[in-house]
Amino acid sequence: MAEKNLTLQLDFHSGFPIYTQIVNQIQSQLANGILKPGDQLPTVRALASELRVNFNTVARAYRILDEARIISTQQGRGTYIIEIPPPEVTEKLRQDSLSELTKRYVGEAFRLGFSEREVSQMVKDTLKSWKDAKQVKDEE
Amino acid sequence: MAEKNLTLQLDFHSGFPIYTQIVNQIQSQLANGILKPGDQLPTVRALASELRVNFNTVARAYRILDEARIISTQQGRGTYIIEIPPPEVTEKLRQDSLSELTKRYVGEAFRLGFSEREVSQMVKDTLKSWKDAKQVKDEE
DNA sequence: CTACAATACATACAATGATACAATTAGTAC
DNA sequence: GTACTAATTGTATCATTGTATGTATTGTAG
Repeated sequence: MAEKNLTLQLDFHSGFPIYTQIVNQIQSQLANGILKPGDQLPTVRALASELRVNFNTVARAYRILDEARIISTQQGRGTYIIEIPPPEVTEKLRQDSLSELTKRYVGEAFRLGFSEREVSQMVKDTLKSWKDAKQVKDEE
Repeated sequence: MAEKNLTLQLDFHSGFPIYTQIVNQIQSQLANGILKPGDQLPTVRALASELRVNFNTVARAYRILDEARIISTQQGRGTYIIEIPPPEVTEKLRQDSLSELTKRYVGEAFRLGFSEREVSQMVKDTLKSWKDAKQVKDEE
């Protein structure tokens, strides 16, 4: 499961952007079981070389897939199909997962000796600064 | 003497560099007494093996901590928590560690698609129920 | 034609990994 | 104890991988 050859077929005259074609075909191959969770995708440069396009174009496709939680790109390491492909989770499962995540966080914070007040305040501050940071670079 | 197992939790798709996560978590554990002055940290290779990362990544984290006068790295000997931690930075370390922990939590929650409101509410609820319920479970 | 947006590319950068090296320690033979 | 060798530890350097930012090209509306 080292390296998938990822035979993609690009059509340069179809009118569809290359990065879109890459995105769609990877999604398709995942849906059809050609790609499986945990599989490592070619590096942006390797795939770009094979497809005869600029590696930034591949990187753009990977970035879209990453934001869609389909793959996980890790600088300096590589790109992988995400382990737990996000299925259609129900709202209950959604809440449960947040609850679990929060319990782990609060438990860890208390284990480290922080007070309820400290935790509460830090969450508030972090949420605020996170939102501020997002507003700067978000344009969607 | 004191050989710490150093249970660190890395998140490879959090967006935060691995070496930064290592730095922050060691700071955190020192600030909260899990690590103590004089303690020997795992070798760069041992910790790297446990975390499934390259040992240079651990070395980079150690180097940063060394430059911050938090640990002492000695070629051929090992790395140790510095004997006399500057007291004026203790509280800062504590705050930094909570900040880092919180950032990881919030980042993960957002990555899973939860809103600021949901996160805020869940933290509030979790803190409340935590206080209400006596912890029956022992320390882990 | 001009203006604008989208796309693809070029370049510099940051994070991680691989490899060879230097310093120290621990044995081991004498 | 000394001298030698091997193992262990951190260090230095470069390669590999993805990221960030700017630029050129293309298509299209006005």
